[in-house]
Amino acid sequence: MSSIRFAMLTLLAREPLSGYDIKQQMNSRMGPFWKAGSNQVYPELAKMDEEGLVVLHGVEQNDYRPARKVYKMTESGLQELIRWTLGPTEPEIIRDEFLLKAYNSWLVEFEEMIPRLEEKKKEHEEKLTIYLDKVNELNDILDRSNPRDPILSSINVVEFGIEYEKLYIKWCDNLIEKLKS
Amino acid sequence: MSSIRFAMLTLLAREPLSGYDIKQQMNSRMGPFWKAGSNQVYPELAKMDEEGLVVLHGVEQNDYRPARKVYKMTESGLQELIRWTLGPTEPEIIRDEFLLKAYNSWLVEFEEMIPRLEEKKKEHEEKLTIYLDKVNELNDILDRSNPRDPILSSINVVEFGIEYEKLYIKWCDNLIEKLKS
DNA sequence: GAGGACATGTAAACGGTTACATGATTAC
DNA sequence: GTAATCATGTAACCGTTTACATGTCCTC
Repeated sequence: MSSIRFAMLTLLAREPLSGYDIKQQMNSRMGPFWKAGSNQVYPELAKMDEEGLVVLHGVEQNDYRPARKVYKMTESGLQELIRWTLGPTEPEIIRDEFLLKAYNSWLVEFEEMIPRLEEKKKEHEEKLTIYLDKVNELNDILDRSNPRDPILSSINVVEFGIEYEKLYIKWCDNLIEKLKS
Repeated sequence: MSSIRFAMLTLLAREPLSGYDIKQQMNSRMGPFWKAGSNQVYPELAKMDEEGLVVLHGVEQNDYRPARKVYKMTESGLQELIRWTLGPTEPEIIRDEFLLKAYNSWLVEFEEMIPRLEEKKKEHEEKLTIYLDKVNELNDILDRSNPRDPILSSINVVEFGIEYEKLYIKWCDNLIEKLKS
C-alpha cells in the first residue's frame, strides 16, 4: 500500500509543513481516517526529498529547539499525488475489534454485554460531537465563491465520519434494545 | 492487539474447525470485518494448542491430501474468549484509502473524479447485495425459540455491514451530485 | 517539581500481506 | 492442459505501533 506517502502529500498539497506538523495534522485534522507516528513521517519525508517530490521550503530556528524544517510539495509531487488520486483503489474491510466481540455476545450474559455497548456508544457520541464541531469550523472558513476550495473536500470527508458515527450509535442502541428484551 | 487469536477462538466457539476452515470462514462468514492468511492461522493454532486453549479433536485422512486436523476449543479457551469479549476495546479509526483520495478531489477535474466515485459506489452495492443475501440465509437457519442462538449475534454483525454499505453508497451519491453541480 | 508541548529522529517488535512449496482431484 | 479446490505449512517483506533519546520552555 505505502499510502503513508500519499497521506503526507495530501496534507502538503494544501500548505508547506514540517514533519511535526504532518504528524499533528494526521492525528487531528485527518482524525476520522488516518494517523501516523514520527518514525514513519520523518524517514518518509527524507525519502520524498531525495526523490524530488518535496523540497525544503525554509528552516525556522528557535535556538533551544531542534530546527523546524518546513517542506513544500514540488510540481512532480503534485503530479504523483494526482496520478494516485485518480488511480484504482483496493476495497477495504472494516476490521473493527468491537464487532468481533459483538459476534461473541451469545456467549456472555446479556446484562454484562450491555454496559460495554453503552461505553462504545458514548465513545462514538464523543467522536460525533468532535466531527460536528469540525464541520462547523470548516463551514465558517469556507470560501463559497470558490468551487475548488480544498475546504469543500475536507467537509465531504468529515461528513462521512459524521454519518459513520451516527450509524455506530444507532447500531449500539439497537443491540442494547435487543439484548434487553 | 493480537486479535487474530481471538478472531480464531470466536469461530471455534461455535464448532470444531481445522486451520483451513478457519481461514475460509474468516474470508467469507466474517467477511465484513475480519480476514487472515494461512501464515497467521497455522502457527497461531499451534501456539494455542501448546497453551491449552484448543485441543486436537480429530484427524480426517483422505490419503492423497494432507491430514485435516480439526481442533476444538477447551474450557480454558472459552474462558479466555469471554474475558476478552467483556474486556475494554481500544477505539479504532476508519483508515479508508478512498476517503484519503476524496480529500484530494479539489486537486483534480471533477469529471475525472466522478467515474472513480461511481466505481466505488458499485463495489459497495455489490457488497451490500452479498450481506443482504447472507442475512436472509442466517434468518432461515435461525432458531427463534433460542434467545442465545449464535446466529443472532451473526445477524447483528452482518446488519452493521449492511448499514455501512448503505452509508457508503449514499455518500458516493451525494458527492457525485455535488461535483456535478 | 511534574507533565505537556514543541521538534527532531532511531530502534525494536509486532502483525499482516504476498508469495512460495507440495500434491492429488475435479471441472472446464 | 489449465485452473480451482482442498490442506498443510514456511519465508520474506512491508507497514504500523510502541518505546526510546535529547532538550528547553511553559503551565499547573
